[in-house]
Amino acid sequence: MKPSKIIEEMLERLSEFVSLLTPEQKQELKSEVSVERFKKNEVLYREGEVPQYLHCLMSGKVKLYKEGVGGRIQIMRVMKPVEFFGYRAYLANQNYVNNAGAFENCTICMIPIELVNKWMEENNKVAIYFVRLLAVELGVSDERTVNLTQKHIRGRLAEALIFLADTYGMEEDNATMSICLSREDLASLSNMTTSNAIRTLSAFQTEQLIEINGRKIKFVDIESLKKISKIG
Amino acid sequence: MKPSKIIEEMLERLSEFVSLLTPEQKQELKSEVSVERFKKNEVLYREGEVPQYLHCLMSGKVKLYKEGVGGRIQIMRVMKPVEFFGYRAYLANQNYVNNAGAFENCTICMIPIELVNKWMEENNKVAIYFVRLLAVELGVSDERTVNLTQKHIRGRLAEALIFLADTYGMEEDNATMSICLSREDLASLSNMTTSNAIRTLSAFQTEQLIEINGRKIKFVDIESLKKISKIG
DNA sequence: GTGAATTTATGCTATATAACATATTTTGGA
DNA sequence: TCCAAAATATGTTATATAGCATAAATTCAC
Repeated sequence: MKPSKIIEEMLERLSEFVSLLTPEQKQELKSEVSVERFKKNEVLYREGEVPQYLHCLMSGKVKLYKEGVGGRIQIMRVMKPVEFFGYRAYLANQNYVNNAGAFENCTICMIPIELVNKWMEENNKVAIYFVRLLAVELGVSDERTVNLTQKHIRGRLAEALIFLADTYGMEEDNATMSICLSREDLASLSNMTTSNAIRTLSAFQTEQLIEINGRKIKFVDIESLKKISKIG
Repeated sequence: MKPSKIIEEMLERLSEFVSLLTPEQKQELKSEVSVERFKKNEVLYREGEVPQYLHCLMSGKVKLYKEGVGGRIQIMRVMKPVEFFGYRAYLANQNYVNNAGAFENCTICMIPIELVNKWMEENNKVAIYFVRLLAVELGVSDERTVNLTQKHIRGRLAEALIFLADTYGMEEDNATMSICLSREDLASLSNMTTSNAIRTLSAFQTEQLIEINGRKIKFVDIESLKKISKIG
């Protein structure tokens, strides 16, 4: 798709945000935003780098992840279209503390991040928008901490599957997840080793909770999965 | 101390925030703020409740905690004077998702939380202040997630001790932590069972990293502790 | 001050999960 | 199309940590 077309789509699908901007700010957004494409598995930014852009994911799927003890990867968040990301560090006056990578080819609108500061100073609706965004994110993050630390492997994996289904939706059959992750990514999301992700996934299949076909995962008994996810 | 004296102190020690307020807003703050005292171990608010106040801790120590799987408690954050807390839920239009409790007797300035919204709408400096606060908190929370999930028990406990020392400081000897926690609280902070907190603390003492005297903990070899904390 | 309740200490056992090994399947590039 | 590399599958072993039991020490209420 042509960049101009994508920018148009952004303005439309982000109307909740764009409508807060003044006419001048809207004009600035239009003239300063650029469109970039990233290939599957490409890194968008790395921990330690200076944040430059407010990213707006237009198509594709993105993961934000940390490299923890011994380089072990923990996926912190996953992004879907149309969502902002990559703004926290700048708003906290920090360099990035996460890495961002593409699960699949994706298209991203890049908005120079200083504009956000400028807009917040000119227009408190914009500032309040980010207050809400961050406040919600913080709640999610805290919730995630407890889930990852307290639930057992089966609970964590079941939760990850349900979360991915909620986030990215299903295929036409309304049962097969539309996102296909490697077992390794699934493990990084659920805080376990790849072996255990593979093993537990097999167990779920044996128990007729899911059907596996390569990386395609189909829900068979979603209620039981939810129960497993809740109990831990 | 008299409430009026405490409010005066708040205005002073929170000058970074108060200086952002307009004269009218400052007046509103003064006339609407109230002072409450809580006893050691008292609960300030609970998960599920509607947020009513922006809390500003003036004296004492406070924990924010969640009850996770099977009621198991995870301490998410600890507050020290003079810090705001209890605002996230309101800013996200949610009820509280955490509980707040007093480690020790404490004095808290309670500011009706709708004022925050009013001030943010009137004055974008206030909104930007909370943007920064939330952005920093979110970074801390993500970091904490990885530390709690990836580090081993010794690493988590060492980290908790160092964190508490950094937060609440030392006694006059410059080596004894000024906060005294039960082993249970220490465990809830470090995501482990009470037995393991006790055991690991004993091990640290045996290894001459700390000295234990009841709930008093004195650092003997803080460098080694930092190393343990880092390696995990 | 005394007894009951709580907290701390320590040992032993059970269990969840990581780590390792090896085989099989799938994928991607030349 | 074929080969090498990567991903998946599965079994076995090692280990970190939870769980339980019991005793000692401390705290608290009366």
